[in-house]
Amino acid sequence: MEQIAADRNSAVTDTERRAKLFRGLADPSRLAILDALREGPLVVHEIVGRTALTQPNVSNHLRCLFDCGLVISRRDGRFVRYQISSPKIDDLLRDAEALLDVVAEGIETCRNYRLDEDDVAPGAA
Amino acid sequence: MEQIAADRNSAVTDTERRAKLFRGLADPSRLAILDALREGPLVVHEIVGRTALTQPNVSNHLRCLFDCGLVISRRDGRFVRYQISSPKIDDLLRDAEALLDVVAEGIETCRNYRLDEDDVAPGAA
DNA sequence: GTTCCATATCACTATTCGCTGATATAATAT
DNA sequence: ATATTATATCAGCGAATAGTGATATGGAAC
Repeated sequence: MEQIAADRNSAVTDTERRAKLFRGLADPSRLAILDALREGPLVVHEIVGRTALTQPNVSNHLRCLFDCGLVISRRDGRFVRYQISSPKIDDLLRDAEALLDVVAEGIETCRNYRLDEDDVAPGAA
Repeated sequence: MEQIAADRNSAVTDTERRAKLFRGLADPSRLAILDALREGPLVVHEIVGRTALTQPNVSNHLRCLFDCGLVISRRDGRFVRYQISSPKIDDLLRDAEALLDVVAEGIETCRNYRLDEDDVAPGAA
């Protein structure tokens, strides 16, 4: 982005922080992982099984979620058990669902960024 | 992403829709625009003035937000007045702020995607 | 010790997204 | 009609990111 003006000191504005928080939730893989964890703590291979993502991919995203403070982890023998870090995350996800009830079709309409991989229907000229 | 398993029919899972909703909020420019609109309806050039973004950039993002159903618009003479489409958006943004109070430092830590443009300090090998 | 299982790390690549600049459209005023 | 202001559209570029595969690390069992 260009710049949000002012705040040349704190280097990171509140707006940027919030945007980055949303970015943590804006990936289908990460969101699937968080959804799985909403029902309770899980070890990595359990998450892999429930999301159909590859193991390195899950680990990569878990690292991201962990760094962001959205999940916490604890070693349990050979396993590492992850869980949601705060109930506020659940609140946020619930709010998102409520909002989605209102704007669902719109979301699919938006062509600015893609949701699936279908461009224009072939032959729809 | 790879695939979330099942749901081969609806083509678009709920998880994907939610991820896309968050994506709408995950850009600092779009978030700045929404923040400006939280205080009341504004016409485009007012948004431009408050965000220090260029006019085409603002229009592009407004189109995205509009398609997503996050804002609505009404022509007013030569102007087009935009406003937040639902109070639920404000709820969501508030929840995000509350969550950020808890995970703020973490968010800045996460290196998976960047917030500002400082990589590694040059010469920190 | 060695082997096996669980998880993490990392470089690489393809794809995607945001910004810009030029330009088109729309509405009003002169 | 022409000029002027307000907004929208679009192509192209540069940068950032998600997924993969190979591999490293950690811990338990034998």
